[in-house]
Amino acid sequence: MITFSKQDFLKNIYKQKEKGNDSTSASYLADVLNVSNAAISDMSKKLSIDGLIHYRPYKGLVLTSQGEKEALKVLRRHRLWEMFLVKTLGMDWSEVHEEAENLEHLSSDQLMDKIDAFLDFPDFDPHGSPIPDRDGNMPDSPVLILLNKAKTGEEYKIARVMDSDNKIIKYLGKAGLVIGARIKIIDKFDFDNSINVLINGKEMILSEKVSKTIYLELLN
Amino acid sequence: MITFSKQDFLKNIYKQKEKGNDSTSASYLADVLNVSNAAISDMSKKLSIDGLIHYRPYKGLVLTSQGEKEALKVLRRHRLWEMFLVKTLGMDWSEVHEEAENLEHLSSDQLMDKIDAFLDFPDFDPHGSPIPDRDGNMPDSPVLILLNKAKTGEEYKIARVMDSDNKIIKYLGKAGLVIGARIKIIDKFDFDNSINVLINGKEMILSEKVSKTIYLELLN
DNA sequence: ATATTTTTTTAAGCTTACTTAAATTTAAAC
DNA sequence: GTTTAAATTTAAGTAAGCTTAAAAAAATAT
Ligand SMILES: [Mn+2]
Ligand SMILES: [Mn+2]
Ligand SMILES: [Mn+2]
Ligand SMILES: [Mn+2]
Repeated sequence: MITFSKQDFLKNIYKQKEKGNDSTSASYLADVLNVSNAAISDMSKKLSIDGLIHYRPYKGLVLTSQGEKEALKVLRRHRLWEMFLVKTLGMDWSEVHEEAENLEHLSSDQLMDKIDAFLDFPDFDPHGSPIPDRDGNMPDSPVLILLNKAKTGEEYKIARVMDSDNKIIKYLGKAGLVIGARIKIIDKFDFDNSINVLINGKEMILSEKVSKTIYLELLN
Repeated sequence: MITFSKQDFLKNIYKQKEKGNDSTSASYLADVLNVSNAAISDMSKKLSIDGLIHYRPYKGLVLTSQGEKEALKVLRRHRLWEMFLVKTLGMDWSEVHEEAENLEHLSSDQLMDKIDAFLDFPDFDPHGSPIPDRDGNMPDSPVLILLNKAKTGEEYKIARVMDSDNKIIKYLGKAGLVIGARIKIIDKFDFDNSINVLINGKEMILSEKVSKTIYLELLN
């Protein structure tokens, strides 16, 4: 088995790719993994030797196909655990990420397959992120856009919220900004990039920070 | 959080105590933890400094009350996970020990309390081992004796099987030697310490090795 | 084009959890 | 009560995953 550190390393490169960044910078990884840049350099060499990433000094980090396979396995475990914790044990969607961050590292494939079946093979986790199947295939998903970039007057459905501070996720839940909720863009303010939206018939202002964690699907 | 290695170390001292051994030898621990004796010496010093064990060189290892508290927490997690894997996910009782051996190390107290409640607060795990409650209190359990030391002619109920090779656990299951099964001692053979028993109306011979993994409760 | 800033790597060192080999202590055998 | 054997500790060393500080490369600004 690949170590926890390596799993988290590969996973975060994949998540960057999922977000549209073909390669990941060392400093970004240092930041999300909470380690020094030197540690990233170090680990990059090791993972390169393991054949899990393509590494050219001073260039961004890219997964090999084997590295991507590993990353997808970690992501599958993470997202299935989150779904299980919310659906079966009734934990709040703001609490499960941290727990899954640990559980993702050492549950067997057989266990995950059992949980997958128990949950009736969900396509998305409680935050709207796609769950790879046991072969590493992602479910089809609609095109999403950041709330940040949504158009005034249009109506959308909340499709996904990004991993972030669980205080933000908790705040979203309380504000009714949950997966599937309808949201209409009323106005956008240039001066601070905040957005005025309509949720459940209620108007509210969302800060730039908040609007950057929400992904939408256009209705109609 | 205490490291995996330390958790396993403390847990195994506790399990020895549970078995009636007031103190645990270094060589025994080296054996069950699959590390060298030198590693045990090393770790003993560290745990002593941590205040988790009483350590006098060349003497057996004994948990401090804080060490016992830690051990009970690990055991609670281990046994609740086993119960969950069997009862909820339908895994075989011979498969769950290994999985629990990992899961026991990093699931939060809140998560374990949720699982405990979901399972309706079980007192014993699938192998008949007692599950400590969230305060570290063990459930009341009847006096048990090793099948090895059971009396000819008496009838018993299988109450617990010890952690051991999962091939043995699998074998026990197939032979009907499950928790709660009635068993009658027909004959004991001195020459190889095997035992002739009656299970589900079927006679069978159990080897010494097998009979040493089974604990019984006397009926009537 | 050069200077400055930012990013990344290299170098040296630390802690944890191990290892093997040698020394020591304790227990057992005669 | 010696001698011998077994258990345990000490000593020296390794790999993983980090750290800080210094050096080098790449990007940005003037
Ligand atoms: Mn998550
Ligand atoms: Mn993680
Ligand atoms: Mn077990
Ligand atoms: Mn364990």
